[in-house]
Amino acid sequence: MQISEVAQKFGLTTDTLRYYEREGLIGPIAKGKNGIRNYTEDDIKRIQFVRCMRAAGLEINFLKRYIKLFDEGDKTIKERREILVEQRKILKDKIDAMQEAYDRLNVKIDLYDKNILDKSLM
Amino acid sequence: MQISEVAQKFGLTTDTLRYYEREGLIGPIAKGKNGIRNYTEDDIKRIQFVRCMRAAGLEINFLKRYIKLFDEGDKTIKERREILVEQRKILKDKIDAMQEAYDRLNVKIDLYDKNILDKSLM
DNA sequence: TATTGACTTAAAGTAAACTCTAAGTGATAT
DNA sequence: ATATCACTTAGAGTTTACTTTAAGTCAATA
Repeated sequence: MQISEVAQKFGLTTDTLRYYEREGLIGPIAKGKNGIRNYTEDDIKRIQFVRCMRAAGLEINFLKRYIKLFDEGDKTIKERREILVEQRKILKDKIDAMQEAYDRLNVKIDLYDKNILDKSLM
Repeated sequence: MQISEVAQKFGLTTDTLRYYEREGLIGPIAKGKNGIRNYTEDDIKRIQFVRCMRAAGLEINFLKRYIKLFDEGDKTIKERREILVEQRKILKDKIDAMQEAYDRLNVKIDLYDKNILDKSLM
């Protein structure tokens, strides 16, 4: 699969895909003799994982660290589990904060709908 | 209330509070004759609102726009409602993406706990 | 053959949201 | 009185995650 197809598939730009590769989040992607990247099914799976985590706001640096540990093999299993748990906590807290704001927006929109706005911003 | 107390109360720095004020998200905060800011209860409420929205990832620019419309009075009610609905949608999509990543992390951590990791990253 | 389009690289540029620096004022504690 | 501390300003610097630019290669089509 060529870079533009992959980009389209995930709603990324080709620039972003090359950037992820430069940063070591994916690949290195094998290239044909013309120097053009050819993405394998495994590459695609990796991108999907990275996309899911990035869409959730996990940092590039975390992903780099995790992937590096992964490549170091079984001796890093314990550490990998720990950083996953740490990220899960961060994610949970963010979801909670967003849920709170979401609820608050709902209440506010409701006030707009019922024409019972007060003078305060919120 | 002085700036450092307010900063402490919300877990912000004084720089951030002054930055928010510069950007028009809060205040202008009244100052004593020594030039020092004195935050009122209304100021605090506004900061709480901004904090909640920022913690959820809503952009400074959106908040600026909303607050500007608010200050323009009743004639902007319709537009204000619209942008709230728009932000609620954005927030909902983000929560969903984060929930997906959260679930995925849970599954992965479970595999680590059960010692049934495979070779794939995820 | 010429141009079009997709690809390549390294490196500079951008946007958002702070964060820090430098230089200064004024009240209070030693 | 002198030092310390909290505050003030304008403006420069930082971080993260891309995004754009410049310069070029290669294959296919008009």
